[in-house]
Amino acid sequence: MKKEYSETEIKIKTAAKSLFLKKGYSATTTREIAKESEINLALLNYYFTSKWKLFEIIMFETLFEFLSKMVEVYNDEKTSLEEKIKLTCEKYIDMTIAEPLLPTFVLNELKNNPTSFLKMPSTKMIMSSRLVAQYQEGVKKGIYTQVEPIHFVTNIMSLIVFPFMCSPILKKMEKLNTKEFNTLMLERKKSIPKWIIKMIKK
Amino acid sequence: MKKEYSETEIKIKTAAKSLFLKKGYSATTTREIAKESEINLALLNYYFTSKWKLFEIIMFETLFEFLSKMVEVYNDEKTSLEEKIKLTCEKYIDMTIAEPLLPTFVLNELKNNPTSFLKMPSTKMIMSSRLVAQYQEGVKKGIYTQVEPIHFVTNIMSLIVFPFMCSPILKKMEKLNTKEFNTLMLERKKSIPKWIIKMIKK
DNA sequence: TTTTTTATTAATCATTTGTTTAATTCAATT
DNA sequence: AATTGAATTAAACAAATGATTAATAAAAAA
Repeated sequence: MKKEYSETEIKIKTAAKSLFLKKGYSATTTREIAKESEINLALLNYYFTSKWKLFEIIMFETLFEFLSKMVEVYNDEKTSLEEKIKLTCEKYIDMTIAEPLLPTFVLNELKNNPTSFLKMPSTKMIMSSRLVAQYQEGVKKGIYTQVEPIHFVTNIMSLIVFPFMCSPILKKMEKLNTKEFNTLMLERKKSIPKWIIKMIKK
Repeated sequence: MKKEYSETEIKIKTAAKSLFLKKGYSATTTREIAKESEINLALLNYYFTSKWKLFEIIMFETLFEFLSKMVEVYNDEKTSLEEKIKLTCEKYIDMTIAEPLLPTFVLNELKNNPTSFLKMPSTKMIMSSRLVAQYQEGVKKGIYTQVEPIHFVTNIMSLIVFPFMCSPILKKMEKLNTKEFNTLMLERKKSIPKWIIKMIKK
């Protein structure tokens, strides 16, 4: 039972999300949000009560959308482990190229406010996913080396996400513009699955 | 020619760094810094002109200190590539356990202000380091697979740093307290070098 | 000691910020 | 057409914030 948002509410949410991603919660003012979404300042509180409430809604929806997409791949019944890894890379690299500010934003706000997001859409779904089960099957069969599943999952995400978070540094180091940087990231769609397989294979 | 700081200046800088790391630049107020460092509010501007100038000094010193330590390992003449990887993991994991908020803080502020840190202590030193040269030698000899050095360097840092940035998520997923989380990270001191070697070996 | 410079303080200023208000416009219902 | 309720607006409020001032205390130089 998703809430239906009016046109105005959507305008506010869209502008707010864009600004929060770019500047973070604290550096974003309600007046900026009002200006960007072309609504009157008072409407923000009229519809969302407070800046913080608005932020919570946006954060929750963003995390939920992301986790849903991820778990979808992780739990696919038809695909093998190696296919899942490949699909994860492809999907998530595309997603991050489309919204490159999101990972740093999320992890930073989560750091600033670790408790307030305990209501976060269940993260347990990852460790109990088919991806993890398939990895553990492989370990039993002696195909893969024995490593804690949490490391396995973390490694995949690390190799995918972290380079995006370092984009200001990487761009400077290699004198890349955004397009060139994205090309570099797209290369990793093919490389990361190979690396991961090599890491876990005996 | 490092600037000599008075006792008061050090008190201000220490408190400011701690608060900036915890809450970020925007969410930290000058009054908080004054209170935490037990100095009068006006002294902040007396010694550092403005909040932003103080921030820039702290940011520069922090980055410089970190990069120096890293390049030190990267350029060691005595060690082999595999030893360098091992030492990097050990050193950097210890450093991050000691100051776990730093990576997210740095990358987030860098995102918010990518241009202002172009004066950043030369990042080129990494790509021209002995570590990278040794990797490329290995590629020529046919020991390692041919991958762009930038990917090689990025992968090492990704596997080391990203898990720390995800600590709020990992802690929740596995129901870990800080001590247990750190144990998990310490495990990676031994694992990551193995994984990296597997990744690059033919 | 006297003078001068430096360090520290409390008080204040001018903006900015999140939020609220009361009035007005707009749309739907009777 | 009249009435009711929701949507929108301009104006204002109270608190917070970065910065400055002018006065005082402490330290250094004369």
